[in-house]
Amino acid sequence: MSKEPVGRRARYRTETREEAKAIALRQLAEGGIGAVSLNAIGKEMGVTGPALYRYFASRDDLLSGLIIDAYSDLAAAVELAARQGDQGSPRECLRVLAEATRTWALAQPHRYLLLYGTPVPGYVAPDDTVPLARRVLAPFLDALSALPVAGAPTGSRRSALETQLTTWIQATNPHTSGPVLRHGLVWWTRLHGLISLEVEGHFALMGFDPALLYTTEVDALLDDIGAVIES
Amino acid sequence: MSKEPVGRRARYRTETREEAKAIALRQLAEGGIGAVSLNAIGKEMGVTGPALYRYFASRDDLLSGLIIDAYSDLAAAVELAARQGDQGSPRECLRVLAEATRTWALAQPHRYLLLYGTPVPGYVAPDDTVPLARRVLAPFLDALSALPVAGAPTGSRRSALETQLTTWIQATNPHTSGPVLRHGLVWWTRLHGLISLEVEGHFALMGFDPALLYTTEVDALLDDIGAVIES
DNA sequence: AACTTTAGTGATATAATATAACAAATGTGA
DNA sequence: TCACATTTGTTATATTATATCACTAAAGTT
Repeated sequence: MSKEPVGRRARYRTETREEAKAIALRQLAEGGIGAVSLNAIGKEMGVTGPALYRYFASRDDLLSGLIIDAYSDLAAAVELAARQGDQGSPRECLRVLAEATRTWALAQPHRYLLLYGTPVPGYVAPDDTVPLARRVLAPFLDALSALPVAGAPTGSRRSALETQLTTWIQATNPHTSGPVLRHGLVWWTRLHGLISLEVEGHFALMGFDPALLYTTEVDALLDDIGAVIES
Repeated sequence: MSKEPVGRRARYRTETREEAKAIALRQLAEGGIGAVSLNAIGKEMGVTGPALYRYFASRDDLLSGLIIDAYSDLAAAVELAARQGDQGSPRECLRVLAEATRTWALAQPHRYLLLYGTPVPGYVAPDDTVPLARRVLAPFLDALSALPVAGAPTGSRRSALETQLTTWIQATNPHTSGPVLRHGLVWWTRLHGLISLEVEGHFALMGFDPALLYTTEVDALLDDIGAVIES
């Protein structure tokens, strides 16, 4: 049929890379990041351990692949939620975004922790992850932009922070305002606090429904925006 | 002098345990949790690796020791801050508590992550840690109890959550009210969200002062309490 | 002085990352 | 088709880790 721009060899190459990453993902889900082992992956693929070093420069390289995939996957999930939530009001959209984030994290806790948990010792994230991290946050910023949050910030600290954010964002993304970015930051940190503690099991044996705490905090976040408009 | 209730041997035993933990703590600070190695500790102590298995049943046992110590240390730091902040108003005390928590975490990031970060694969926390985790939160609950936050909760979700917390807390600590516990939870999750992201380096290259974001969020937390009183 | 407990050693099993040397399969040009 | 180069795999090896075991030496006890 059509002449393939990428040779068969290159395709096999990416295929085995994907297969290895899929197994690594299962190991991650079953035993945490420490259970991800090139040797074990090789054994499962019917191949010796060192053979995989043709496909991954090191174990960290493999982890980088997992991280990039997880970022892309989470970003896709959030973007999908944004498209679905766009039907309703911006506030409703934010609710949907927050829910989608928690749902994704609970469905695959280890992957969430791979992104936002304790960094792997000695591991340095490649530069590719920066735009991906931005992609996850972007739908939140878009929804916040659709709200009248830009008006008169209250509190000197709040405005000082927004000034810092404004001067920084102008270099990379001038179409995002400081106040919106500040709200995005707050959403990120609060949701992450809730999700990470839940995913790590710190809410276990505490006799309350984490989902209820989550939605209550989302309410509070939406209230915060409301308070700003009123002032 | 006085006959020692605990024999000299037992003292030596705890001493070497402490020495090993001290080295482990340094390894933790230098290279993260993966750098903590019984063999390396033994080498540094002038002893072979297996010798340390007389003092620690396993590597996880050593980590448990580190975790318990870290909890105690953090609890002590928070309690000290509470004693100092008790001079001022409860609101000022909460500010001091929040500041002390962040300061402690930034001074020893790896220890904070040891407590609240990604759980070590295969590691299960011993039961000793539950009361210690409570001890860290207790000063916050005390300061919140001194505020008039118990009055009429607004929002159905909020009150439903407080009902859950009330019925749960009555079994273990009946002198803490549901509303206070809810506020304590919120303080915990929000501060943890900020501290963990900062400690993990997610705020790097983002052109703002994390301390400013932190204090701004503390302001918001105090405002939340105010909003409840007004209603 | 005899006995028991404790603390250390070296040897060993197992498994991990990673490199190097070498062999085989695969694809490409003349 | 055949020679060559590339890619992919192997085995062997270095290094390091956790952990167990058998054995020895030391310290404390009766």
